[in-house]
Amino acid sequence: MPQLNGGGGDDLGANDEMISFKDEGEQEEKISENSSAERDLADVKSSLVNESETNQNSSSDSEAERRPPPRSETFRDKTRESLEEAAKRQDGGLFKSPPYPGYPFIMIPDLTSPYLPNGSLSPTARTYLQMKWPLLDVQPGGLQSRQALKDARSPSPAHIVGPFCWEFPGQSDLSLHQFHLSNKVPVVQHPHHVHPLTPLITYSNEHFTPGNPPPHLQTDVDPKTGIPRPPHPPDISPYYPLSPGTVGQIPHPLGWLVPQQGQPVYPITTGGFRHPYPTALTVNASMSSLLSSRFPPHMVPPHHSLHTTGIPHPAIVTPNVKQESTHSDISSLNSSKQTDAKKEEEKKKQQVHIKKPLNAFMLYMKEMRAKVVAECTLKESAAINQILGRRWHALSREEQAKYYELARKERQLHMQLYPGWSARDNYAANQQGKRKKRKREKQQAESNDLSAPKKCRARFGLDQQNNWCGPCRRKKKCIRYIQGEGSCASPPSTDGSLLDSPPPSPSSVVPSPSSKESKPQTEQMQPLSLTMKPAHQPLHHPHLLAGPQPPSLVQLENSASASKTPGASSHNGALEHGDVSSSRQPGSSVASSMARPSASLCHSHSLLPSTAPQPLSLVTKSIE
DNA sequence: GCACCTTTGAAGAAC
DNA sequence: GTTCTTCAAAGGTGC
Repeated sequence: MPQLNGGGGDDLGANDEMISFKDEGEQEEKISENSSAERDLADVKSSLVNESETNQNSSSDSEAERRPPPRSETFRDKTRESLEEAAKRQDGGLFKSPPYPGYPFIMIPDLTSPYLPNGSLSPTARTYLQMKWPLLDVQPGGLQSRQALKDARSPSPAHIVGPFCWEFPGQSDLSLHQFHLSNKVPVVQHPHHVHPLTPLITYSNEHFTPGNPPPHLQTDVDPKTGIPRPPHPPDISPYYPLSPGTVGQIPHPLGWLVPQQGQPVYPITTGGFRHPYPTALTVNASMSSLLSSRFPPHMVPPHHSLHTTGIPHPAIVTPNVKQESTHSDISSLNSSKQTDAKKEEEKKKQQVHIKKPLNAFMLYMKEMRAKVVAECTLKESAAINQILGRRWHALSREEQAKYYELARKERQLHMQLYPGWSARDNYAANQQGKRKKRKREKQQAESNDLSAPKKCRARFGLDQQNNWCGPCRRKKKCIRYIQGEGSCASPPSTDGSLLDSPPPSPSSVVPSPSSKESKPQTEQMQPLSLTMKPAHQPLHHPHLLAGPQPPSLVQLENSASASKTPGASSHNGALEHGDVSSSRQPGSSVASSMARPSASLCHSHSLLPSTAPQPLSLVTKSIE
């Protein structure tokens, strides 16, 4: 169970990321060469997360006073520069860097997106605009900040129904804009009203004066809704910039204001808000009843803990249960109908589905999908995701750190919004369905069918040792199998060297006996097809070794079309500037490999963002 | 209409 | 403690 204030315990993103990067070594030699760089990368990235965690913890209200200072200044300084650079890069130097490195922004939903009543949802509805939190720049822990927090938390009836104001740095006038949520859930948010996580935010007296909204606040009011809305900053990345310094302390709950496409918007539960910010909570009886009607009892927090923002959260997917009771009342004369209605209501209540918070990559995908779609004219998500996966690995540390930070905040906020929620809930919910069962059954079936030829030697034979995994090829035998660990997980590397690095993810690890063989089996076979097919292809293509080449639409589309064929998913690693690095690419692009000797993603490793893109060659003759 | 594909990461379950 | 599985988004595809 994640801990919100785990004292830096939230290294969630860091560890995984370290693994991911660590495993991207293309070969042992390269791993060795880049080991220092990778370690540095891993350290830095880990430190990014840790630092943000530290900052976030240290800034959380009264705990900030009790907590010891951040672990290490050097630790903090380590990432400060890079983050500041990233921030400057993102905001174009529009904002001054606060004393603490950090992006003076928080993320807000893209209000131009059409969450507003007169708009239609955008494909990237859950996007964010850069905003400068109006209460930035007060020195954390200082008297000023504490006072500001105190002020912010003090209930102010005059503001309770007021608009939410913020600033959009992407605009030339840096206008503050009111924001009002009007979609289904009444939003009660006033400028001073502290968000549950607002105490984690540093303040800026420079940009925000309580009670004195800027004169331009009222500009750009939606004529239909009367809701002031900001012009859309066209060049702003919908998410950023954010830094561990600020981001680590600023949740982006407002990102959930924008409903997902096709997803209903629901009020939030607020159990997580009850303790630290009691005064920020305003009891809304109707909302409470709504929550009670829509959420399982354990999801509905005590009445006193309702979050006044009423921020809908797209993570909640639930049918409209509220009106069911009305129908059941109407049909109360008929006992059978009543029971049916009750059953139906209960059934729907059981269907309440609070989705998992998005991880860093998901956030990245959400942001970048549209771009990729536009650039590549692709629509198929599978192909797009492959591209995004490679781009994700191609991201710099700073860029990835931002997403990790976002993801961390996402998890934190999710945790606060739904303190009783657990990923297990979704497991259980879906176990009632058939999807995962089928998938599992399918995998098990595959494992059963292919259980015998798990040894590389048995699978490929001695005459195709180039298709053996690295360790087996080196030892001329399936050493891992002999060790009783199942089949080999490492695909052959590019130049014959061995990819013996630890698997980056559980899905690519050496499977253990029993049912767990199923998934590795499926994911092993596919990469193997990568290695096999190119074996009949020219193994070294100049253009593959010539460094990055911008992907052409044709190529990308080829990859997309290839991915449509089962077992021939696109791996246009060479297209993505050679930044193919996913070591868990399960699919192979036979078609694309034929038409365009694409690099095998299974062989992509050690492609640090800083390194020159190295398109991965397929199994080469040099092995033999 | 539903499951699948495809990606990475997080979290829980299962050893 | 390690490994494996599931789910999160997305939209086309196939059954």
